[in-house]
Amino acid sequence: MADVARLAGVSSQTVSRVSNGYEGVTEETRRQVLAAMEELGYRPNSAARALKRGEFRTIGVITFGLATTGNVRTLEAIATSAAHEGYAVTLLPVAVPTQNEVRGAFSRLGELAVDAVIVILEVHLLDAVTLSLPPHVRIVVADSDAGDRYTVVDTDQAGGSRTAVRHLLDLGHHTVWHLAGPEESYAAERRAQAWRTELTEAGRPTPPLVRGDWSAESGYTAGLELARQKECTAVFAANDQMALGLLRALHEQGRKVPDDVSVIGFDDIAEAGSFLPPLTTVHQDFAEVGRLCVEGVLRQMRHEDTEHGTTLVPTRLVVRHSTAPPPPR
Amino acid sequence: MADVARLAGVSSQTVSRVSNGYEGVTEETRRQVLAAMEELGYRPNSAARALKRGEFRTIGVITFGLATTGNVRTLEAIATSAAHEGYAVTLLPVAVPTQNEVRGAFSRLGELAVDAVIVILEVHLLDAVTLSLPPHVRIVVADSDAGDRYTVVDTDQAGGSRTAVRHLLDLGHHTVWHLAGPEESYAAERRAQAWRTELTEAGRPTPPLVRGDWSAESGYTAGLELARQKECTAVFAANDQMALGLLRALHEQGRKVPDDVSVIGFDDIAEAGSFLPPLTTVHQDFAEVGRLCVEGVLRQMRHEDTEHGTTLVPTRLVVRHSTAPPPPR
DNA sequence: GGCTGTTATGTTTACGTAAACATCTGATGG
DNA sequence: CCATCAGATGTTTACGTAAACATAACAGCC
Repeated sequence: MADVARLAGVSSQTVSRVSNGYEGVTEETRRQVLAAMEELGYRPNSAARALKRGEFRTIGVITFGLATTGNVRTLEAIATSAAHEGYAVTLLPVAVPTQNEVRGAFSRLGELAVDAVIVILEVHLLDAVTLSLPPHVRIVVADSDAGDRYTVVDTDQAGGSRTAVRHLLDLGHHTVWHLAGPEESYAAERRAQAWRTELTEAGRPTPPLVRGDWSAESGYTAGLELARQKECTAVFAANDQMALGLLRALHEQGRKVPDDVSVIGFDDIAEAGSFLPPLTTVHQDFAEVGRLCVEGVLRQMRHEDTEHGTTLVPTRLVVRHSTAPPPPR
Repeated sequence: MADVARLAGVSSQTVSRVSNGYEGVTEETRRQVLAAMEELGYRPNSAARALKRGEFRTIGVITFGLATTGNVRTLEAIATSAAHEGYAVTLLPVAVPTQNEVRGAFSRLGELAVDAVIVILEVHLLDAVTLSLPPHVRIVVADSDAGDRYTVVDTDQAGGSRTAVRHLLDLGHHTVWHLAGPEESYAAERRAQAWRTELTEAGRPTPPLVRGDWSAESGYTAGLELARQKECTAVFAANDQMALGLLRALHEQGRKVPDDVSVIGFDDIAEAGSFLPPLTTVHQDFAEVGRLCVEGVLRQMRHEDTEHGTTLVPTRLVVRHSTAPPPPR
């Protein structure tokens, strides 16, 4: 900066002013400074800036792996929104989703060049961790509950699930089976609970719940079991990957979709329209979730809003060809 | 830091020594300092550290979206490897893959708190951009060519493709059709070229090339066309998503896989084993690519190696149930 | 016992920037 | 024609850390 100042024949403070787009600089001076910057290839040093300003203009994202579509899509939206606001995004992968690992990530966080954190993680993992957080770091949690302790942004899991179940009931199915995600997952639990509620309110029996682990493979295993239940004509899978495995199992067992069994998924991943048959599913607006997460941390950083609470992003039913009325009995 | 020093009754320099695990500190003193840190909730300020040390311990990753499995898996591996080496990863998403956008990302890079950059991007987008790079920033390019200008880590596209084609020829198919990725993609071009080479070397005719854009939807469209070619008994799709669309199109047109037509993919995404039928495909070791990228930038930063060059990560053929001998004529 | 060398700790300084304050220039108005 | 003021620019300083250098304490040796 001093070199630039010397070359432009001004003080370093003026260089700083130009570099930050400050107003009180003559057009003439500005031009000279910019020319000097160009000639010397000057780049502001972000470490010094961060030190001086007390902020890094960076948001950290803590997440357990990038294996699930939802996390990735949300992350992508966060990165885009953050870039739009002039913030960078730093990734903090947690290898194994245990409390210890999460605690580790959080304590590293203290030393990390980050102004705020977005956590895409089941919140029960956060329970014992909060205390070790540096107090100035703002947090928004995606995909979780605990709106009382944190600012939470989430897809409307319940609404989406109930829409899915209602869609199948409206087609004439007597009841709907559920292929749930893993117990540890809050999203999975919410979807299962909403499925149960919707059936109960409609006065329908609740079949035993079948569990998977989000993977297509687990959907296949569960599907082999479901195919044996002859009275099962409709299945609500808690995500599209498991629905894919389910479709394969049903096909192998000679149960036609949607003629014999209707299948509905959740997420609306890019490939869902290319399944055999194209999958009816609940569309999640991950981009909106990501955007709201960024908005949330920024608002907290500007102290506009210190109140916690949960924001729900609505879902949308996408009807393709994997659902149909039940076969005549 | 001064507060900690005061409380522990030492100088701030000693606090710094403890904080950095320096050796020449009495066990007694160290304990006191650690206790003081704990009591005051001291966290080292990473901006000041970066300013002093002249490095950020952060690697930037420039990528065009997180839509493709390959990018995501590579990114994940990069993040994990980097964390393992004590480095953080900052994401620099490029919204639209034009040279201007990429140039923008690179110039922002100069101001970004980043010691090195890994570019997961078609390199032809980099052509006009290099000059604007701050000279001290180290670069590794994944998924590209240009080993002469950069250090490149890539999957062995050619080897994988030739294995795929040979597998189909070995099964007895007279020739193999190719469903290619978009022209702009270097990986797509390499795969197409290897397909052509392998056929030529085997003395087989080269059917016209069919193009998609990596998406399942484009695979479906292309599949409808391929289904019309009655002499087509084997297709090598340049990625698994397109293979998925292709499977759907063939199914809809009454062409059985693998009895009438064999299909092979590329990538081995997690869901490939759950397609109908389970997809034979070329497995890419994204984790290894990510690891080598990190290793590459770190080596450059330690000045152990200033030479450019390309490292190829081998692939592996995963045979499932979408390939079989051709039907009797 | 004084000299040398080693180890533990303290003091000074600089990293690059921008806020706060100081100064200078020229214009306006009485 | 000078006082006043606004706008442009310069000077000083501090952000938190760690390298470089300085000092103190103490052991070993002739």
